[in-house]
Amino acid sequence: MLQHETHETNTEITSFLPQIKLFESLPAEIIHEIAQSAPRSNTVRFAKSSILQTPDNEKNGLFFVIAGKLRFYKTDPFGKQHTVCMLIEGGIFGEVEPFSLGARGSYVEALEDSTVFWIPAERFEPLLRKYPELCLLFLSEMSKRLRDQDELVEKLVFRDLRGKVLYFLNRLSKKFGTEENEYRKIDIPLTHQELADMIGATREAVSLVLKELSNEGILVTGRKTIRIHIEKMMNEID
Amino acid sequence: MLQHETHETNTEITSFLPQIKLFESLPAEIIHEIAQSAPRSNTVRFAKSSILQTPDNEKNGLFFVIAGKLRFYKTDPFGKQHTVCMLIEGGIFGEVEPFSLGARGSYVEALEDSTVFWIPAERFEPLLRKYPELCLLFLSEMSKRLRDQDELVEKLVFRDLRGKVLYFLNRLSKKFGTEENEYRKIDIPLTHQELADMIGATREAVSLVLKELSNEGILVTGRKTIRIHIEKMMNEID
DNA sequence: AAACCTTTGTAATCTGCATTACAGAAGCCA
DNA sequence: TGGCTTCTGTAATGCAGATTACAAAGGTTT
Repeated sequence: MLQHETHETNTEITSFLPQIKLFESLPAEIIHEIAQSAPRSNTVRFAKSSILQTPDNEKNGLFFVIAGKLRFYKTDPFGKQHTVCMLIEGGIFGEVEPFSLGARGSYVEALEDSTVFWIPAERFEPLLRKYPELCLLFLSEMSKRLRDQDELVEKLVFRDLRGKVLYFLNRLSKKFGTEENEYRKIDIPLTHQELADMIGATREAVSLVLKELSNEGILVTGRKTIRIHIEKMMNEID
Repeated sequence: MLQHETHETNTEITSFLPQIKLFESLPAEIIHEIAQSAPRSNTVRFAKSSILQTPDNEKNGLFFVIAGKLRFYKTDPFGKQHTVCMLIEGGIFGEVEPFSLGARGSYVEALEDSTVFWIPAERFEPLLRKYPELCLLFLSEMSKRLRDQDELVEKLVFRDLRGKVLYFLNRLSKKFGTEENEYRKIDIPLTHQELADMIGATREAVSLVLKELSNEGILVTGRKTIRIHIEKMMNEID
């Protein structure tokens, strides 16, 4: 549960930032300036299972996931969890005044040992004003996320449990999947409970659906792992 | 079902744009330039019950609701409707390449005679690059919508039908409500079916919940209208 | 005013998923 | 190696909300 502040040089950061998907197309000049805008000691390590953030302990700033896997979740009045999203290396989250990239009001947990780099909001905001490209970049990112959420809402409203499970597995496999022959493996330790917490269902019901789907050859399930038959999944979705 | 293209002068538009909530804080100079960027004949009227847009007939551009009420909805493979959102005067929707303000992939229906003004995407995009303020404005708007959707997802996942109805009524009353004594009236013709289509439930089940809530004095229901007891609603929400 | 349509009320039946309750399997720690 | 914990499988029971089916009330049209 420990967290260490490490004092790395910002040149390391400069070499890392281009790996952030969102920044791929950004000129080196701007990336450099972003790296400079952070204090030196803003690379933080979190041990597996530690909590990076709680709803009433949020820093304003932009967070870059350098390594590891993070899970964002909320709880209802009686402690039931809802997993909102997950991020791996290259992901971004946080709050910078004009906008908010998810995270707001949720717990953030490290699913494995993780490293996060962050820039305080006050330092980042001026850059947004200075570089319109940066602003447009975030605009398109927000837009993508909004569309994702819209789609999610639609599925939650229309689909039965089987449909929701299929939708989530497909979504996860796109974000975190690696191909293996005709299968696509989800590269996140995914328990049935975990899946249920995303969907808003019970573990038992999800287990049942998973068994049904694997009987049909759409999935191959193992302890904490799910492999999706690409072909067959295609026929099930939409 | 008719729609008329009317040739109004753009000076009218200039006087209207400041009424768009999002543009309140925008300097007159920029507003003027936005108005100029539209062709003259881009004010369009739609009769009640007409369809402005379908999923496979979408114009790229920014749309301003000058008058009337619009409903956005999607359909599932078997025609069941899901009302995604509603807009009244002062609202914005549309697609401009770096970003998308909702609407994508849905039908848009005029709930009453409505007037819409629009700017083609190609004309608007340059303005985004020219004025960073404009860009930041949309960034914050997107952010607000994203937060809204996040909250919606949470309610859809956690709450039972009663909870969802309460959440939607409260939400609607905030957006479209006017106060009357200790009540707040929802200024949209809202049938039980309409509500059910937003929530993803059946009309019958929603009717039942509404009756229950009005027995408890939380609501006063009438044909197509709902009044919310402000005090009592507060105790029910969160 | 008659005929029609839209909205609402209500009730019986059915069903998908929650709830509850264990047991076995796999990984982890002493 | 044995005991603990986490993950998965399965089955009985209960219930919220879907489905189906009418009827009545209010609006609209002719």
